[in-house]
Amino acid sequence: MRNPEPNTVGGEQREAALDPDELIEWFTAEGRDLPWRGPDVDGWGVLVSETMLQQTPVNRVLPIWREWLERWPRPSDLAAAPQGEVLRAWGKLGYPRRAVRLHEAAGVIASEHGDRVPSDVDTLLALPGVGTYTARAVAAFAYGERAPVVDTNVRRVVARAVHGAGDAGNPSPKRDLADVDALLPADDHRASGMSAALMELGQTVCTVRSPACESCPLHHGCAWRAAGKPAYDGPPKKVQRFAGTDRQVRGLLLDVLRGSEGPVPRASLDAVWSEAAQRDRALDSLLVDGLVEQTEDGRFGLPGEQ
DNA sequence: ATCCGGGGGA
DNA sequence: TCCCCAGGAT
Repeated sequence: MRNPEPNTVGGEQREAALDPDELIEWFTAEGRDLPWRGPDVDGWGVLVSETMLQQTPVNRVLPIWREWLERWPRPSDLAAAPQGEVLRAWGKLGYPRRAVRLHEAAGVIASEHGDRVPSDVDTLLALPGVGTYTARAVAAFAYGERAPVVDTNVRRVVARAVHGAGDAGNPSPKRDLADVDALLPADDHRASGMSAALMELGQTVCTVRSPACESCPLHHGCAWRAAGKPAYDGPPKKVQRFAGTDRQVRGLLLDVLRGSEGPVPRASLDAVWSEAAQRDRALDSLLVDGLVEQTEDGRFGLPGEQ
């Protein structure tokens, strides 16, 4: 039941309404067989995967996710682990505050939710480290609920296929949610399937640099393609520098502590960055964030390690 | 609006 | 080099 001319009405451009079944069918056939999509993965496995995947490519998450789920199969298992062990197991995934927050969330889930990850979006949002995206991703992917899941990929797919734009502009959570909500079918099962399909499409086909339109299940249902694939014309995207920033220094300091058996003297940290002022600032911020602790004799280590 | 890791592809 | 990557908290 498709509109024969989905993108035009009376010769004028119109917004495309994506066909859920077309997307779901494509996802069923072509979606990657990622481990956190397995039938025996529960809400905990999904929450761990979604947290690790924040700003982090799939290939780097895969081995760490497997290790975590084997080692800490339930929230209470992670909650019982020392912070330092959690940070070591996080390795170099980046943004280690995610690990601290996930550790905290595991404690809340264990003590207040019967060791079961909640399925309700508002309850999920109350957990540390769980925001607009992750709450809905867990509800949709772990529990099959209808929830608009909007990540950078979905924003791009919708901007192109629905609005005919080259890419999405700056994020606007309320508008983005309403935008995607309007695309989802009414029933939970198909809505969650469409959410998964939209993300997969953006990751594997409708990519930033080289979209594979010839492999796209939407073919004639894409407003961007119909409009001749116009270039992105929105506001310039922010580019965050990394080299020379406090983030780099924090990473170097933490890497020393991950690689040591226990706390290290100040000199071991001083060796990784020559500029003292920035080094001190980075170390202070790590202490504030609870990623590093100082022992009574003045050495530094991961939290919970004497 | 900024900060928060780290790696890999073009 | 530049830019991107399943974002969240402040």
